[in-house]
Amino acid sequence: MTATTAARRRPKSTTSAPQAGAEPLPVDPAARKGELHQNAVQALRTMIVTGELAPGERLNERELCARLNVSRTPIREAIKTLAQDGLLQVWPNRSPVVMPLEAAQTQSLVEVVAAIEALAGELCAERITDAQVADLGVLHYTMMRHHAEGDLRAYFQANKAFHRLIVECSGNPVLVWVWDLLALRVDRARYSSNLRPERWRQAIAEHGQVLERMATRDASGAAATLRGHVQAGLSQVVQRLVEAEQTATPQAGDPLG
Amino acid sequence: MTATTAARRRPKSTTSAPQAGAEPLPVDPAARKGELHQNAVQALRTMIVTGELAPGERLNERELCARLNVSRTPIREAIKTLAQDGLLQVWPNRSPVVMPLEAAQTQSLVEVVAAIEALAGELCAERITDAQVADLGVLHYTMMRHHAEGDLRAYFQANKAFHRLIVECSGNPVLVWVWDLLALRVDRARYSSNLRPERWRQAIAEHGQVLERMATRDASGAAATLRGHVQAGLSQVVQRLVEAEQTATPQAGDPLG
DNA sequence: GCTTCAATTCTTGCATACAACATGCTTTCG
DNA sequence: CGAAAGCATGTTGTATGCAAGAATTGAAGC
Repeated sequence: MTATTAARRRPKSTTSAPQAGAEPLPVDPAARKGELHQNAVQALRTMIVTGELAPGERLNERELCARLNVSRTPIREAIKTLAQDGLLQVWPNRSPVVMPLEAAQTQSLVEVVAAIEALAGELCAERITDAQVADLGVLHYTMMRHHAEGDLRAYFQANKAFHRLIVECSGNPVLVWVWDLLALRVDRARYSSNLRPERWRQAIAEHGQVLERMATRDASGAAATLRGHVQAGLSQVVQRLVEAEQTATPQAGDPLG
Repeated sequence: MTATTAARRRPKSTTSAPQAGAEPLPVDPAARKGELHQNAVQALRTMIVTGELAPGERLNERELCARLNVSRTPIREAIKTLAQDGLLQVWPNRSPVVMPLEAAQTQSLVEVVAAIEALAGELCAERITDAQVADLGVLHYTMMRHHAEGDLRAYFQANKAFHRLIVECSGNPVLVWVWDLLALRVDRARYSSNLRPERWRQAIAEHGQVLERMATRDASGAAATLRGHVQAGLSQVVQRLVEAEQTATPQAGDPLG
C-alpha cells in the first residue's frame, strides 16, 4: 500500500563501503537482477584479497565474464572500481593486472595504518559510549574464544570487527572511509601469511589493553597502544613477505638460467 | 618466463594517480583516442571539484554524454571511478548524485588530513634529500611571489605542489595514494570558500617554518608544524561552510511558512 | 643461429540496442 | 475534492557488435 512508495526509495545499502567479507565466490544467481556490477566487484574483491587471483596475474575480461557468468559491461565497470581500490593496475589497451603484493609496499601500508588507527583510537576514546565499550568487550572475548578453539579464520573476522568498531566510534566518516580502503590491502597481506602462536597470544593481550584504555577514556594511551599493536602485528606479515621475496628472487643479477 | 616478457610491459604512465588539476572542461578532442574513459574521469572530477557540478546535483548519463561528447559506456565507467573517489553517490537504478559538501564531513576531513600530513612530515624530514629541500624552497618562494601578486589561483596550485612534494618525499607510496584521494575532497572544500588575507599571510609563514624543519631534518617538529598548519588552514574553510549552512538552513524545526 | 619485421590473432575501447526499473502524470474511484 | 491505481515516459542496467590497438607467431634477412 502506502508503504510501497516509501519502501521504493530505499537504496539497498549497497555500494559505498568496501568490505572484503567471506562470500561464495561466483556471483550469487539469486541476486542476478540489478547491480550485477556490484556483485562482480564483491566477487573479484574477494578473489583478489584471498589470493585466488594471484598478485601480478593478468586478467582477461572474457575469462572473467565466463567465470562470473555476466557480460563484459559490468565486468569492465567492476575493474574500474577495483583499480580505484588499488587492487588492480590498469593501463590503456592492456589487460588489467592484479596489484603485486610486495614487502616494501606492505611496509608502507603499515606506517599509514598505524597512524590511521592511532587517530581512530584517540577519537574513539574521547567519544565512545558505554554501550559501545560493551560491544568492544564482547568482541574481545569472542576473539579469546576463537583463540582457545584455534579457529584462526573466525578470529580474523572478529579482529577486523573489533578494529572497525573502534574506527566507527571515532565518529569520523572520512576516517572510516579511508580505513575501509586500507583494510582491503591489509586483509590481502594477512591472507598471504599465517599468524604465529606467540604473536597471536600477544595480540589478544594488546586488545585487552586497548579495551581498558577505551573504558577509561584514555585517549593518548589508546592511540599509543593501537599504534604499537598495528605495527607489531603487521610487521610479522611484512617479515614473511620479505622472506618470500628473498626465496623467490635469489638476486636481481640472476646468475644461472 | 624470460626476462624479455617482463621488460616489455611499459605503461604510458596514465591512470593510477588521481589529480584534480586545472584543465579545459570538455574532453580534449585531440586525446579522443584510447582512454576516453580516463578523460571523462578527469573532466568530471574537475567539474565536481570546482563546483561546476553542484553538491547534491543529480547527474543524467545522457546529459553528460552530450556534454562530454562521448557515449554512455565511458561515462558509466567514469561514474564508477568517481563514486569510489567519494565524489559521487550511486545507488542501483538511480541517477548518481554529486556528494554533498557538508561542514561536518569537512571537519572530519580536517582531522584525517592533519594526521596524514603529520605522518608525511615526519617521514619526509627523515628521508628528504638536499635537492628535494631545494625544490621545496623554490615552491615556497613561488608562493610568496603569487601572494605578492595576489594571484590566488596560482598560489593554490603551488601550495598543493608544496604539500604533495612533502608527501612524495616521505617515500611511502601508500601515503601518497591516500593523500591524493583526500586531496580531491580538500580541493573541493577550498573551491567553495575564499582565503582571507590574514590567513594567507600566516599560511606562508607556516610554510617557511615547515621548510626550515625539513632543512634541519627535525622530524617531530615538521610533523607538529604541518599538523597545525593543516588544521588552521582548513578550519577556516570549515567555518565558512558552517556559516553557509546556517544561512541556507535557518532551522530544522522551521517556524513560519 | 639470432635478430628483426610483418601478418595474423586476440584483447580491449567504444557505441548502440534492448530490457528492467523509476518517475510523473492522468484517470478513476471513494 | 482527495487518494490510489494504472499508464506513459524517461533513466539506468546489461548485452552485443564493431573498430583500434596489442600480443604472438612465423618468416626473412643478417
